[in-house]
Amino acid sequence: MEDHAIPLDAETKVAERPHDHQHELRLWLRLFTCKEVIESEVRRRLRDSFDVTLPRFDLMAQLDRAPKAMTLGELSQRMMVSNGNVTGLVDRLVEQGLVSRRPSPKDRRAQLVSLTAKGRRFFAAMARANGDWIAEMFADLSGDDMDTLMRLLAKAKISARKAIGVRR
Amino acid sequence: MEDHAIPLDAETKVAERPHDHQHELRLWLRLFTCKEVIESEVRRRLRDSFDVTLPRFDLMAQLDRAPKAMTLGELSQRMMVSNGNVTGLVDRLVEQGLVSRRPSPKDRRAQLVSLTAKGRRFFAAMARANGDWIAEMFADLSGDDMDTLMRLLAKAKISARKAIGVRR
DNA sequence: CTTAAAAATTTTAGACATAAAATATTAGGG
DNA sequence: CCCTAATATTTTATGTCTAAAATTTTTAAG
Repeated sequence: MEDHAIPLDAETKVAERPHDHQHELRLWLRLFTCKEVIESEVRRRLRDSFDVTLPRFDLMAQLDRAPKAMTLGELSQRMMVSNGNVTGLVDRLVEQGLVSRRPSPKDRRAQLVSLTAKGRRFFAAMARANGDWIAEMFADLSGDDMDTLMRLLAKAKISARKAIGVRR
Repeated sequence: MEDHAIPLDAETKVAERPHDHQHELRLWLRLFTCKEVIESEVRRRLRDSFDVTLPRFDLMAQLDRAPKAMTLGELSQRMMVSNGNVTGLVDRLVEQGLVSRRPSPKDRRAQLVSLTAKGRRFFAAMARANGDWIAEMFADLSGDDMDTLMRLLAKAKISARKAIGVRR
C-alpha cells in the first residue's frame, strides 16, 4: 500500500504525525456517537410508548409516504435493505395487523403491500411523537447551527461517496 | 390505544409549532445517512480486505487500546453493548485465533480476554487501513470544516443527552 | 459458619441484517 | 411455441444484538 496523502497545507496539527489521521478518526467517532445517542433513545421510546421497533417504524413510514401500495422489491430498494430482510419485517407487521399483503393483479411473482386502516392510525401517532422527540433532541441548536450542520454533513456525504467510487 | 401524552409544560419550543418539525427531521435523516454511507463502506472494505466484521474490529480495537487484559464485563461496558453479545463475539474471535481467553486468577467468575500475537499483528494492519479509509472519506472537508463539524456534533450530542434526561 | 445479596458470565428466545441459493413467474428471441 | 434470461420473492446459513432467566462464584451480614 502506498502513502495516503492528506492535504497538509491547512492542518499543521495533522502534519506533525503523518499516517496518523487522528483528526478524521475523531470526527468519525463523534459522528457515530452522536447518531448512536439519538437513535438508541428513539428506539427506546418507540418500544416503551408504542411497543414497536425502529425497522418496523421505518417500513411503515415508507408505506405511509407512498401514494400507492408497493411491492416488496420497491420497499427493499427504498429502505436500502436486502430483500430477505423485508420479507421478514412484512411478515411480522402482517401478524400485528398493521400491514396487508395481497398478490399483484398484474404480476403473479409480486406482492403488493400497504398499511391497514389500523396501521395508518397507528403510524400517524408514532410519526407525531417521533417528530417531537427529534425536535427535542436538537433543541439546543440554533437555526444557523442546523443550517451549517446540514451543509457540512452534505459535503461529508458527497466526499465519502466520491471516495467510495463510481458504483452507485 | 389512548393518547400518547408528551410533557408539554417543559417543552415550550415544541408546543409553539405542534406537529411540524421538518427542519429537525431532515437534519436527523442527513446525519443518519451520512453515517450510513461511511459505515457501510468501512464494513465492506473490512470484509473484502480482511474478512472481518465491524463488531469484531471494534472489539479488537478495545483490546488493543487497553494496557492490560480485560474481563468480558469491562469489554461489554466500553463497547456499550450487552454482555451476551460480547460472549458470542469473543467466542468467534477465539475460534479464529485472534483473541485468547483465560480464567482470572483473582476471581473465578471472570474471564480475562486479550489479543493473541496474531491478533495484535492483524489488528495493526486493519487499524492502519481503517485510518486511511476514514481520511479518504473526509478528504473534501477543510480543516475548518472538520473543526466546525466537531463542534456542532458535540453540541448536538449534549443537546440530545439533555433531552434524554438524567438517566446515565 | 451460614445464608442472602451481589456480581460475572452464559444461555435462551426473539428480532434484525446480509449474501447466496432456490423457487416461481414473466418476457423476449428464434 | 420453446428456451433462456431476467425479475420477484422466499429460504437458508450466518452473524449481530437485546432482554431476561439461569448458573457460578464472591462478598457481606449476622
